[in-house]
Amino acid sequence: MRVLVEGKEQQVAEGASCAETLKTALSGKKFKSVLACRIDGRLVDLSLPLEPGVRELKAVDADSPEGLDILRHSAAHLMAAAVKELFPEARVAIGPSIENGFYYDFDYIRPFSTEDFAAIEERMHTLAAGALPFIRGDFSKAEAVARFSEKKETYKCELLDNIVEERVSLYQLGEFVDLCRGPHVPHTGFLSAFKLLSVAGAYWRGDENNVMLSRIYATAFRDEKALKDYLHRLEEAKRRDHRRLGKELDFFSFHEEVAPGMVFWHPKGMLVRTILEDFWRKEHLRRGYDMVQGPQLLRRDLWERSGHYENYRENMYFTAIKQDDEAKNVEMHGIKPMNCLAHMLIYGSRLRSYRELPQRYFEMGVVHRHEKSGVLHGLLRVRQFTQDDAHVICMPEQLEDEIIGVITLVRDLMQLFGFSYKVAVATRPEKSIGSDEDWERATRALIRAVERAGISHTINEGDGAFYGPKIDVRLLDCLDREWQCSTIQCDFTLPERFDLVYVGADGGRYRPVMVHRAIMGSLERFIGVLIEQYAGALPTWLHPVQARLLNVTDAQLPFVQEAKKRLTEAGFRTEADLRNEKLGFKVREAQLQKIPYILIVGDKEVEAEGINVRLRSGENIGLRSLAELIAMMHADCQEPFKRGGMRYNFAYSE
RNA sequence: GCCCUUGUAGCUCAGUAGGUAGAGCGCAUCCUUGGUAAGGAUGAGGUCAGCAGUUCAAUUCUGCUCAAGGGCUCCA
Repeated sequence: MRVLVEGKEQQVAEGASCAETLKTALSGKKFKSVLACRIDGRLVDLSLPLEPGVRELKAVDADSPEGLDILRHSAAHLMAAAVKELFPEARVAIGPSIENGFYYDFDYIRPFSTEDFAAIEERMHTLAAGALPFIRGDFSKAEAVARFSEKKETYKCELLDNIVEERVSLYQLGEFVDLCRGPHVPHTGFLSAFKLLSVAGAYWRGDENNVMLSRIYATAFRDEKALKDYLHRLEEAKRRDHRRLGKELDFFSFHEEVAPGMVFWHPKGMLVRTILEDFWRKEHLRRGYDMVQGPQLLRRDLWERSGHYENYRENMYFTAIKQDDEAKNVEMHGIKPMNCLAHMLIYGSRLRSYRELPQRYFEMGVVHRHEKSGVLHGLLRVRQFTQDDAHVICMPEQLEDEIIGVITLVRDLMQLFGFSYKVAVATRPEKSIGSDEDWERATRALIRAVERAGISHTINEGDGAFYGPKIDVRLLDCLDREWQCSTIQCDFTLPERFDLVYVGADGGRYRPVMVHRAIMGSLERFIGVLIEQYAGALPTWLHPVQARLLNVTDAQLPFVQEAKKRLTEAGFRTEADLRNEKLGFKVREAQLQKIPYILIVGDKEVEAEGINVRLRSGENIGLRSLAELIAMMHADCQEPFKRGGMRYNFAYSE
């Protein structure tokens, strides 16, 4: 039969193995890195025969994403095989490949620890050196269940229960048999570069009501060099961890003993925050938002009315105030975990006309949520945070345009900072309220808005809130972990619960639609990701210290002080380092603080009435007059805003 | 909340097979006025996370508590 092998049509005998066919098509050297193949697009093992009717055969090598995936999945089997040899009592759960490696979950009398790693890795290397083949076998479900129950692999049996197909494939590696769709590398000789990384507890099937399994995280690459590069990248990522940089740059601290999960902002960090907030408030005014503010404490009955008391109580802080000497008359207030209720009340404070819609209320709202202790993480997950929160209350027919306005703002902000992010539209869940028409209109509005803004997105079917569909945007931190930032949620319940209305053109009363939205999400989290994004070297417009003047000797003191005055008057945040230290030392410190402009003044500069400019890249651009320097710094601040959408407002320039 | 790991000076970390501790950075004082990533000297700093137990003796061994880090679940 004729088969397209690696793009070339060839005569192939029926039943010939993929491996043999590819081997003749590719040079021996190239064939060595082939791990598996594709038959008509389907990923399969190399050992499989070519059945009649096959039209195309392609090699999958270790450099392709699928290849790496197969390599890691095979390594997961190898790890499980090694663990089963060392700890025969351990039962296996699941072991998939993940973004940068793989894991396998085990159930054992004790959890595994990093101290077990050396033994496991050694056994893995022994097995790998033996070039053990991965042997695929097809079985009926009943046969598979029988085999696994004989081995007391209850988790595998449970998995089989949930498989609808009648026939399943099992892979055998030495003594170890695993339920697996495959494909795998031909033998363990392909697996040489792997490393166990960490252990963690993980619930069976991710459900906290289930037993906790012991998960071993590991990674594998095609060769030692790629593995080393990856481990090196991990180290680099740790160097830009915002918690470390936050300390080094003196931006913030935490004092767990008095306020776990709450940020203490130091002067420099607070300055960054303030600049960001100033910029953001102005940007909102420019886009037709109105600023409002509600109280921090609201009486308990309000939270009961909104449903928060019932559904969100365990995450809320409460405060009690004695109204009289008898403690029986105690008034309870809830500290707000979100800002919407105040905004509802502001809208509802008087009757609104359709002419007033949409109303867009914006608030840098400080909220408190008692998150579980295990989830706190630097600035990225805290208990007190500031949302750049807004609620848009509009007529249903205005919804789409409003969403477009919001998603445009998201896009512009992401572009300003060059963030990588993921957008998902979440649709109606099974348990939900609101009419079909409402849901359809809102969901359509969300999807159309994302499309019109030219943002690629995924659809999360059934993942919306019970009160409406939403768009979620997730940012990636330096270790590629995802953090929710922007969220745009349509809400059909709150206008109902709070009986919000507007008077239409016909004099009748109508129910408006509400959109909750936060763009940065939480200022704390956003700044945390910003710090990692720039590895601390914030763009000049946002850096707390834009320029630092360094004198060479005391002789330049008056000149430096005059220059500092002029730069400050020009609107730049400027410091002078006049300490009795060597220039090299002062340059080093300024450099470590990632200060954009390091300005050096010695006798030569005083004489030339200029300043020697060093950039934080290390580049020394030579002598500049003050006027030239100021023009250069202005342009630098404007630069990121040229990408469009946002406008730079020159904080502190007046 | 659950699993693993960790907790020694302000920071980063050594160390003690059980006999109450050390380095570098930082800080203070003095010397040094030095041209682009660390000039020198001296000094101050510790209830070895907390509580209990074993012991003649615990920072070290055991147990518990608290906190942090990595995960799971949850979330902005």
